[in-house]
Amino acid sequence: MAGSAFDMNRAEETAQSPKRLAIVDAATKLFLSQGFGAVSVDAIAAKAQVSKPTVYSHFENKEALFSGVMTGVCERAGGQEACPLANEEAARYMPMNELLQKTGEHVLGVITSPEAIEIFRVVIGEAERFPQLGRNFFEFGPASILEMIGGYISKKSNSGELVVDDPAKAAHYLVGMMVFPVQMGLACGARDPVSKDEISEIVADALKTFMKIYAPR
Amino acid sequence: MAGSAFDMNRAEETAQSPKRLAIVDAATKLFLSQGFGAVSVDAIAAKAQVSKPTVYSHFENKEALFSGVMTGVCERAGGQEACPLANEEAARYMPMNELLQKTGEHVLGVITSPEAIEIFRVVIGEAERFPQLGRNFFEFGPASILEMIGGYISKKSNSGELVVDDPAKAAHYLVGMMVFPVQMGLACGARDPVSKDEISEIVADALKTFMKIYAPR
DNA sequence: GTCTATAAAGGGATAGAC
DNA sequence: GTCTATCCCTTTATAGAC
Repeated sequence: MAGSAFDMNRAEETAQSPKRLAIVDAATKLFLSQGFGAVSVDAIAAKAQVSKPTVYSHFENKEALFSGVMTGVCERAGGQEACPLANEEAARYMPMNELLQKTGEHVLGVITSPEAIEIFRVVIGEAERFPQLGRNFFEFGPASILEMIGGYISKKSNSGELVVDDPAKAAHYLVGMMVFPVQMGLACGARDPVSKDEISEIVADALKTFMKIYAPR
Repeated sequence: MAGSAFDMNRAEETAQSPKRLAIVDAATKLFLSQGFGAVSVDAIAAKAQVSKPTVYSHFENKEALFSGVMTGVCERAGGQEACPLANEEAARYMPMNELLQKTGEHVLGVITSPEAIEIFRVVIGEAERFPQLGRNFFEFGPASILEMIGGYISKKSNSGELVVDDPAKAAHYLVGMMVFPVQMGLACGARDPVSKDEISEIVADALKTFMKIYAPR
């Protein structure tokens, strides 16, 4: 019908070709769950309900498809918008301890989510073959988190609420205390997923320790 | 010659078949540098200067070869014997700060070595397909390190040199401060290798912070 | 145990019709 | 852009001689 063709054109305008989206979607799920080598282009085409040449009409080869998919995934995975620290009003008026607690819970929640662990595994596992992907992940992930928290710590040091001579290092200590060894255990499949309650407890403990180091006395 | 046949028999007795060793050696290097999927049995046979059926006469299939190789690598990689804390005399008589510094330098040196990063990448990348490998790595790696340091901290808490209510947590804070984000940066290929001097500095800083938290006042 | 040779399957990628 | 059909190569794994 003419109607459906019209809809298709609309879809292409707003969100590119629907088949391309189906390919990207299928490739994302397969690559994240099995890595680069274990996934065939046949499998991607089948899952996207598309033929193999259609895949190759949108992406030059398997590597390009993988790179494209994973780059997008890394950039979206941070969830920076939802982080309490990203809200300027909150960052100014919420009590420091509460804001750091909420930020820690957000960060740890993102990092320990099953999706993030899948991304972590694939990126680390393929960092040799796709060096740019590893660097990209590091920038959008850990580096970005550290920068955000370091900036806040720096402000609080200037205002006298904390006594810190190296805000970047303080941020890395705080994050290090929170994520180690939980992230490692998850990535190794050596522990069960982390519950909300456990996350709150981990963050509260780390924060208490953090304050022992940096609170003015 | 009869002599060489005799040597071969000797070698088999002391260290199994030399061809098997060549296979394991070649497979180790290839798997660690390229992961499971990117390495073919042909490549392993060629590097070991052996024919493919010889590989299959020693290992049931590629998975078994990979598992065997990686398990051995993980168990040997800890280098527990060389750790200052493993020396009971040193652990008793060396001053605490010096011993923790040396232990930290050893641990961080092992963890950030190119070989360890290779192992880390491969294990994490294949943890989905080889779950036992991931758990094995975690036990022989991070868990073992934490246990060792936690035990020492516990002793020093009993003797009054430290004030610690949860030695395991204190150990994980200390190690977390040391390894994050260095290990992550290396695994992502987002930073250069760590020099001896830098390791000493990282450990010294973390230790200073650790003492701020746990030293008796 | 070790080789040469080969089977059997699956992989990435493309030609050509529509 | 999309499909059917296919090419060609590599891969894992084995048969059979020595």
